[in-house]
Amino acid sequence: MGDYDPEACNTSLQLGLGSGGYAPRQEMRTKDRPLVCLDLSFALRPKPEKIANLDDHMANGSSLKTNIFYEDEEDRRSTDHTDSEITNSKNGARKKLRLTKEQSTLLEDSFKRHSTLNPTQKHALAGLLNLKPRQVEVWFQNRRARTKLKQTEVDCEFLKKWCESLSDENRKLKKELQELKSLSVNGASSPLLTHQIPKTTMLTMCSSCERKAKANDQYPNNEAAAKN
DNA sequence: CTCATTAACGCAATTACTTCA
DNA sequence: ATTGAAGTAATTGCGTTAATG
Repeated sequence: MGDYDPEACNTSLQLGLGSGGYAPRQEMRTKDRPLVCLDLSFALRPKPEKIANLDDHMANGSSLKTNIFYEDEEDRRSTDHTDSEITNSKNGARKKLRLTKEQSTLLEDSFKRHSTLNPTQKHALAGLLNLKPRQVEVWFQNRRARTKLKQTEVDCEFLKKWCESLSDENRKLKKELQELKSLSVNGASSPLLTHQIPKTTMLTMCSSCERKAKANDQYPNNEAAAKN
């Protein structure tokens, strides 16, 4: 911290042409990997029509690389803010960046297409937004967490309703059972019995079970043998 | 081949800052 | 002007995976 960070002052998005396809993660570890670089300077606050093409560029990740070929733990853990941050640092208190509407929109747009970023996409997006790659990474992490939380809430609501309907069904079935029991006590041969049993409580069987049941009706003594 | 080490990453939990009612 | 709640950027710690020696 406190050291000069060239990335923090980076005002252009530099795209490099690397050999071979994109290999996530592991390729980034080869810190001294030589790559042919092609610098493409973007405006700090690109106009929307330029932003719209970001994904086309990022989609071609196979031949597209930023000029930052590695991202070590120091880069990941530190947050040297760019000019987009609030600069009211007092006694080392943590500062909190507020993303502009444009930044948020682009991040959201990118998230809709892919909820995780490969390093190429991350750096490209960071360059475009004038943010640090780490900040983009953090944003995506938090965004995934928010999505997950929302989904959990939706799932929870669904399960709640399901549970309620099952409880309701269970209550009905218990009530029916109670009625059937009371009827059988009063005389099982009562015609009411068959009439009062709702269709839903009638047993339905698959064809194989039905055959077995019929066989048992015909040859009750075979039941034990059938089990073996 | 196996093992230890390392780097990079994702996630959960948490902190801390900002905004707004 | 103050305050508490909500939203969210940032941090921390841990687990996983793959490369490397």
